[in-house]
Amino acid sequence: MVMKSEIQVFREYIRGRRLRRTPEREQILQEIFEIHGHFDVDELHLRLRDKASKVSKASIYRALPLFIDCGLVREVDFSDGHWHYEHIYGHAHHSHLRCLGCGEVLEFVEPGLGLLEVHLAREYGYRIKGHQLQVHGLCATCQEAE
Amino acid sequence: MVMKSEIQVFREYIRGRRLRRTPEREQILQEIFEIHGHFDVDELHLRLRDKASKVSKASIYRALPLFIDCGLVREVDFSDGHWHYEHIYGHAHHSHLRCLGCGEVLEFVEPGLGLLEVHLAREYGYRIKGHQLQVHGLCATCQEAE
DNA sequence: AATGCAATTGAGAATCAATTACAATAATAT
DNA sequence: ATATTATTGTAATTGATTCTCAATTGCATT
Repeated sequence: MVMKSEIQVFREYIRGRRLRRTPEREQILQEIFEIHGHFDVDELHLRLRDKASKVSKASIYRALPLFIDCGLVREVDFSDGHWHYEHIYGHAHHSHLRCLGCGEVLEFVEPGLGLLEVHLAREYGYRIKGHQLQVHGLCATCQEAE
Repeated sequence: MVMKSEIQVFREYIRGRRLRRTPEREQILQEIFEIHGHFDVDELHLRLRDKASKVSKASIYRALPLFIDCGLVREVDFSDGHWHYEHIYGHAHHSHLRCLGCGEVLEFVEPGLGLLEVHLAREYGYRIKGHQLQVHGLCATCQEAE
């Protein structure tokens, strides 16, 4: 079975909620899925600018919660004062290892967390929606530079 | 062997860096250790107000990085637009399970993460400083209310 | 105890990401 | 086609955090 494209997922979401399909939203979504890795609003806005798209930042801010709500995008916390995002559709859920010195971000998969979610659900009666794990430290280079 | 009090830890930190011991910083620190659970800057400021302390928000913002730096306090991310904190001295490192509906926050300990840190250090050559794990979902009550 | 230096403070201004009001536009249903 | 109403861009606003600056104060040294 072939996976639905992210645009398809989004259109179904839109239709199911009496929202409207607009070129702006689809441009934003498409751009997000062309970005390899993480991004923030500014970056995304600039990339769209470069492609002659006139989408405003406000529209980006307004579209992101929709993408998040339909499971295409995820907020990522790098503890640097503003939000970062990444597309997650079709990706294994992963965590981030970030260097406090240079800001490098590595991704890794920790399979044990799925089981943890099951345990938590059982123990506390929660319906788990997801999790975020960030590990931070110093990369080899930044250790030397100390 | 008796554990040093948080004030002692802080004083040593201060002395070691040629910083100054001030009543404001110690009031803030004391208040933080009287708070059971998480807090944000506003809350902390109000609590100090109530005790006739005139510490300003600016000083709180300036003191928090010091407490974090000497391992007494930790930032907690609830993804709600501003920072939360908690004191951690003498506490087992724990993670948070947060209800997206009512905001309830439960704490739990996941021992597997210590091992994970060791693996990451070995695999990527990082010196790990710490991690943050948040799990989110709906508590039993909020599931019904849906 | 008095002095000098530099760290620290409070108040308010500045910054910056994110949200919102508003008038114009455009997507869907009829 | 038309009416309805969601969505847009612009600019103003909000709210958390940081910064500036003059006044204060901790601490080392007389």
